[in-house]
Amino acid sequence: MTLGVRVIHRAHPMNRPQMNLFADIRALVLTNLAAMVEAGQLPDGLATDNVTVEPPRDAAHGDMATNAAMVLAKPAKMKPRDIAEMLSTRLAEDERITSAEVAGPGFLNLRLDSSVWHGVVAAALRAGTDYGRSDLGAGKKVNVEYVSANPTGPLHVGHTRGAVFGDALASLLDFAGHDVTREYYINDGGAQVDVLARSVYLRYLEAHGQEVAFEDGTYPGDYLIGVGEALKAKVGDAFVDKGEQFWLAEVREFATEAMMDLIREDLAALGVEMDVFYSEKSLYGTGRIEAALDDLRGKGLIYEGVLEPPKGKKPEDWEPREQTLFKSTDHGDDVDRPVMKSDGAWTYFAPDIAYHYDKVQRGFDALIDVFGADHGGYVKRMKAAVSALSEGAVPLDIKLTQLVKLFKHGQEFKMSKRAGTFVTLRDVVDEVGPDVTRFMMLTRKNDAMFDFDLDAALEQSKENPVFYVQYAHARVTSVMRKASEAGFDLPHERLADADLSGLTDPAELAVAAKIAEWPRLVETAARTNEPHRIAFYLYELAQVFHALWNRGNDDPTLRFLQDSEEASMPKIALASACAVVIAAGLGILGVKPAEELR
RNA sequence: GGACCGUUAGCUCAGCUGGAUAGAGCGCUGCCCUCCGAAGGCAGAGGCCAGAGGUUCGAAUCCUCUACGGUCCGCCA
Repeated sequence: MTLGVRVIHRAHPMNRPQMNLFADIRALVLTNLAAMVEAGQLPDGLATDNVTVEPPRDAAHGDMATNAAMVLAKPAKMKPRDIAEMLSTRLAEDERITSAEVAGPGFLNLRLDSSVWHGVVAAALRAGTDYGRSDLGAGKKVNVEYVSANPTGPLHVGHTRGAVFGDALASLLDFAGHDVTREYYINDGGAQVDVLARSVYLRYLEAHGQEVAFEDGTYPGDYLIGVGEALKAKVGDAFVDKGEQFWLAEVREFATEAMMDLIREDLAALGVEMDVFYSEKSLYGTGRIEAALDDLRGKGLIYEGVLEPPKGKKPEDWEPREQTLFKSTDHGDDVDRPVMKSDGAWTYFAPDIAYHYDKVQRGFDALIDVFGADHGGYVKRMKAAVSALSEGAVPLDIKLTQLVKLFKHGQEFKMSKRAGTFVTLRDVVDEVGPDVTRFMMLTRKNDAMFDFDLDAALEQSKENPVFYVQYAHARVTSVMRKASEAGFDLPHERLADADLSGLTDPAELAVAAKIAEWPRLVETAARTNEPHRIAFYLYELAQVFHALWNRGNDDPTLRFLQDSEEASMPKIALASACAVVIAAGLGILGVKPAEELR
């Protein structure tokens, strides 16, 4: 920003920036409740946490509704409608509120002066794509771990959903004021990377002209052919016909690196960028697993014991064995979990504990793990571990992403890891592009199964939510282009300061009201860790926008572009504010807003 | 045997952590372009929120049980 005297606009009193209208009105309600206590109309010491101010489901109920009277009735030992009446006369005195009616069991329905909506539009334009940013997470460091696929091959569709979900969640939390770290845990310490190494070794022999057979327990996928050749280029024939002890460690290293390069490329194709790649291997032989377990041991949570066999399962090869166990039942788990096998090696759970111990020690205030649904069985033990390690101070939320089924031409794409054929992230992105992939993946709750129809995702119609939202944005761009061609000069700053009193039609105010919901929606989405809410909101915003647009067909005064610059200004301000919110929302989802559609 | 997730219109899905007459898209019926992109919009029909109990002023939402579908259950990651 340049130095100098800034012109301070003496804004219209109603045009002051309102970053969250619902929060403002809720504050107003609380103030008046306090005044009622002061005046002896309400008893002192009532909890107001549950008082909400929200958009009513039915537009006929006004612009906002508060449940204050109903929430307070019981503790105040008063009738809800009596409280509502008193509150209503007070609220009606505020200049922003044109009416406050008691309705139903004790709701208070508020109607707002249209200048309030004008203020919302101005605020959105002033803040630009920062409109709706929240300080909800101010001062909170959050770690979001997602994807974390084994480095044994390219990412497949299931990973794609986790990648999109985790990435959008991270952006959402960032938008809500958190200090976010995006993290990927590389499972490079277990037996599966040995399998990878052996598989690459076979491809390596193949590159040397040998006939090889891929037995069970090896990865037969084509994607390792190049790695085998690369290995040959690097070491020549040094490993040919040698025992594992000569090559396993080196090939494992080489192959893991190659797979991580592959995965990083896959993520880049989707537009996902991690802050941290954390290696499981780095936990071994460095005392870090031991340190984490010592911490638990110090809390009396590690013991030697024998687990009961799981009931209902055939205990054919079950033998009672003494193992080192973590007393996870003390922290909400159903059974205690082994951290060391009977042969003295760590279970997979041990490095997981150490990894989360490390996250806790890095000072995060909250942890989020995004797992595939097939890892649902580990939720309780991981939560137990973090609870124990942090002594309950660091919450761990684990979001499971359900299965994705891909359809094309009405047929399901099947995947089979055994045969080495599976639908990869790359297949999907190549087919429909990263933007469509990302948006579509967020049109379902994370814990609901998702049938992804690739044909529908490319369709240019209302059926396709990506298109529908992009279309709204493109229409605004089109208006701006036309305005510019007409010689109008309407930058956001000018629009924000414009007299918006010309916006009076219900269709126009509906768009403004939707825009007013944005900051509130961001907060609920962030609080619940549910980025899909953003996608659904954008669809709704596009909906009211398209409705207004079409009203312009019948009623020329509702068109965005009017004859004069002055007359166009409030209309275009509204359209621009709408575009700003769409751009901000798409930004969170990692989707580029479209300037035009073809 | 147990744990976790799901079950809402004919189909695909939302439902803002307990609020009013439960919403959207597709499909179905009827309308709207001499007009900023109709790639859109408006209106209508369509529901025992899987079922049964419970909690309270109030339940699709919270608790218990049941049914169906999915994922998983010590020495595999």
